Amino acid sequence: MINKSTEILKNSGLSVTAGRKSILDLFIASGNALAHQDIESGCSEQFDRVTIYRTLQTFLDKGIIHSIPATDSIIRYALCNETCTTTGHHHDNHIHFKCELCSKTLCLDEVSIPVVKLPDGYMMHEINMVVTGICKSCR
Amino acid sequence: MINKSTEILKNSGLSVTAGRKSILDLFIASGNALAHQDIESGCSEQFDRVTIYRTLQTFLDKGIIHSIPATDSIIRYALCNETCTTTGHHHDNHIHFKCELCSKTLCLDEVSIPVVKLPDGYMMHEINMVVTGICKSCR
DNA sequence: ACAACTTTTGCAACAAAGTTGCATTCTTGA
DNA sequence: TCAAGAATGCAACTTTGTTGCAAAAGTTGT
Repeated sequence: MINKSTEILKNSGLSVTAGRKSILDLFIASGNALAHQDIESGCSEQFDRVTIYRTLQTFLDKGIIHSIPATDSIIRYALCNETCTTTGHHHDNHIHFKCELCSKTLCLDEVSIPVVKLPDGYMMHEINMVVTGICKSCR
Repeated sequence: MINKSTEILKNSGLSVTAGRKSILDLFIASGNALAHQDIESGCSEQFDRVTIYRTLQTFLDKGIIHSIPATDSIIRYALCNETCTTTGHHHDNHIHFKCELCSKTLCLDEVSIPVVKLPDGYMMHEINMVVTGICKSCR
C-alpha cells in the first residue's frame, strides 16, 4: 500500500480515485472536523461540488467518517477511529467540542459519552454529545 | 392577558403581532420540535419566509425557544421551559430525542445531561445531547 | 381614540447549499 | 490491455438563508 488514504479506501472496498484520496488526505492532515466548504476550498486539486457531496456520502455509508451535529446548520465530518470498521451506521462514543473562538470542531476521543437512562418506552440507538466552549489552543 | 402566546411575548418585551402569536401558538400546540419548514407549512395563516426566519431569531435571542442540533442540517427549535427566563444565550439542561421512524424531535425534560469532565485546557460553555432511536409512540 | 413614533412585515433580489440526470472519463479485474 | 462497471463533471434545478427598503402594523402618551 502506497499511503494511508489508499489503504483506507481499499479496506472499505472503494475504488481509489484522485478525488477520494485528496479528500481523505485532507481529513488525515487536519486534526479537526471539516465542513463541505472546508473541503471544497482545502483540497490541493479542485473538485466539483457534486463530487464532494457524493464522496462524503460514500464515506459516511462506509463508516470512514462520521457527521457531527451542530446548531449552525453546517454539518462537519471527522474521520472515524480505525477501530470502527463497521459498515453503515455506527456509533462513535466520544464527545465533540466546538470552540467558540476559532470555531473549529474536534473529536475528544479520550472523553466518552456517559450513560443516560431514557424514560420507559424509548429505545436508544445512537447518542451524540457536543460541547461548546474555548479550546486548548485558544485559551 | 388573553392567552399564553400573548403573555409570553409581553413578558419578553416583544410587541404582539399576528405572525409571532401564530408561530408561538404552533409551538405550544405541537409537542415536538419544529423546523423552519414545519412552521412555514403549519401556521394557520401564511407568513413570508423571511418573517419566519426573523421571528425565530428573535425568539432565540429572547430565550423563548432553543435550537436543537442535528446531523441532517435541519435545525429544529423547541419552546424553553418557563423557568429559563434569561435573555440571550442560555443553557437547557435536558436531552433531546429524535425518532428514526416518525423523525420527530422532542425534549426529554425529565432526563438531564450528565456531567462530563473535559481534558485540561478546555473550558465548557454549553452542552448538548441528542439521542436517536425509537420513540414511545412508534414502538 | 388618535397622532407620532417605532417596530415589524413583505417583497424583490440575491447568495449559498444541496440534488438529480446524463454523458464522459477513470478504475478495476480478467 | 480491454471491457464492464463505477465515479466524475456539467447543467439545470430546488431549497435554504440573507439583506435592503418601502409599506403596514403595533405601541405609547395625551
